[in-house]
Amino acid sequence: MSDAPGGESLLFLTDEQLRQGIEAMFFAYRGFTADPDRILAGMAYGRAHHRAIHFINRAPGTTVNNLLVLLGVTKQSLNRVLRTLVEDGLVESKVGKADKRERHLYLTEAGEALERKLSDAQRARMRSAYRAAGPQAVAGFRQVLEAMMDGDLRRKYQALRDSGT
Amino acid sequence: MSDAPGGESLLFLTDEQLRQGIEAMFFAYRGFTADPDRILAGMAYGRAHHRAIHFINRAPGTTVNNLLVLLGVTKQSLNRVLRTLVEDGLVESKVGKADKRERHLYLTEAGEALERKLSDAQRARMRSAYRAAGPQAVAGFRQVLEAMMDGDLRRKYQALRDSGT
DNA sequence: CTTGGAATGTCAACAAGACTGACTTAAACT
DNA sequence: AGTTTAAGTCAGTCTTGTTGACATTCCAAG
Repeated sequence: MSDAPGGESLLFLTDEQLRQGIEAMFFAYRGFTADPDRILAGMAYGRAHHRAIHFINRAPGTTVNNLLVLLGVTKQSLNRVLRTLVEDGLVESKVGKADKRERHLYLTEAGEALERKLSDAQRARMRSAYRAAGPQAVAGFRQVLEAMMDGDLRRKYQALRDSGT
Repeated sequence: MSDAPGGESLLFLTDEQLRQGIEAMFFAYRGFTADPDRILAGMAYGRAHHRAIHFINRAPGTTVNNLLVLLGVTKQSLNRVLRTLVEDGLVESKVGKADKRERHLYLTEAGEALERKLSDAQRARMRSAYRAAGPQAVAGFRQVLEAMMDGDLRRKYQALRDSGT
C-alpha cells in the first residue's frame, strides 16, 4: 500500500475524496426523500408533515416541545403542520396527566396508515440500498453518519435508537 | 451466526435497522449542511446559492440547463439564485459561442473565495467524520449512498466523480 | 429560404415552509 | 403572589420551490 504519513493509508482523506463524499451525500439525500415526496405531492402535505408523523410514530405520547427539538424547527413552524394534521384526524393531541400544560401527541389509525405508506416506501429504498451494499458497508455507512452529526443531535439520535430495541 | 433465509446474516435488513438508518440519514444531513448554512446566514444567501456555487466550481463553463438538471430544480428557480450571484459579481455568465442560446457559467475570483470558505467548512466536518470512522467505514458509506441514488442521478454523480480524477 | 417547432433562458406571480418577534393562556414552581 | 414554563396564536419576512407567459435562438422540413 502506497500510503501517507501516519503509517496507514489516508487516501480517503484527500480533498477529492471528501468532495466526492459531499456530492454523494447530496445526491443520495435526494433519492432518500424522493419516494415519500411523491406520495405526499398528491395530498396537501409536504416533507414537514412526513417528519412530524415519523417521529410521533417513533415516540408516541411525545410532547410538542420534545418534537420541535428533535425536528430542529421553531414551535410556530411545527404548529402549522401539527394543526393541519390534528384537523385532518391523523394526529391526536391529549392534555398531559401529570402536567396539564403539556400536550402528548399520538397517531390515530388514519395517521398510522399514512405513516406505514410513507415509511414502507422509504424503507423499501433503504432495504434495496442495504442489500446491494452488504452488511459490512452498512456498518460503515452508519458509523460515518453518526460521526457527521452534531454532538447534540447525536445524543438525541442515540436515545431514540436505543429506545427502539 | 444466527441467520435468516439466504445462508447469510440478514440482520441488517430488519425494519428496526432500516428505521435507524433512515433517522441517521436525517440527522446526519442536518449536520452536513449546518456549517455552510451558518456561514451563509449572515449574507443574503442560502443553501440554494451554495449548491449553485459548488457545481459551477466543479464544472466551470457548464450551462444553465446542465446545472438545473444536476440540482433537480426548475430553471426559474435556479435563475433567481443565479441572477443574484451574477449581480453580486460572484458568477459570470457568458453567451455560448457555438449556440448563442446557452449561457456558460464561471465563478469570479470573489465567487471562488466564497466557494473555498464554504467547502472548507464542509470538508472539515467530512474529514473529521471520515477520520473518526476509518477507511473501511468510508468505503461502505460511499457504497450505500450510491445505491440509494435514483438511477438517473447516479449516472450524473458518477460522471461528475470520474471527471474529477 | 422561409417558417414553424424545439430548446434555452428570463420575468412575474404565487405557495410552502422556515424564521423572528410579540403576545395570551394555563399550569406549575418557589 | 410572582415567576417561569408549555403551548398556542398572530403578523410579517425570507428562501426556495412551483406554474405560466414570453423572448431569443437554433434547426430542420417543406
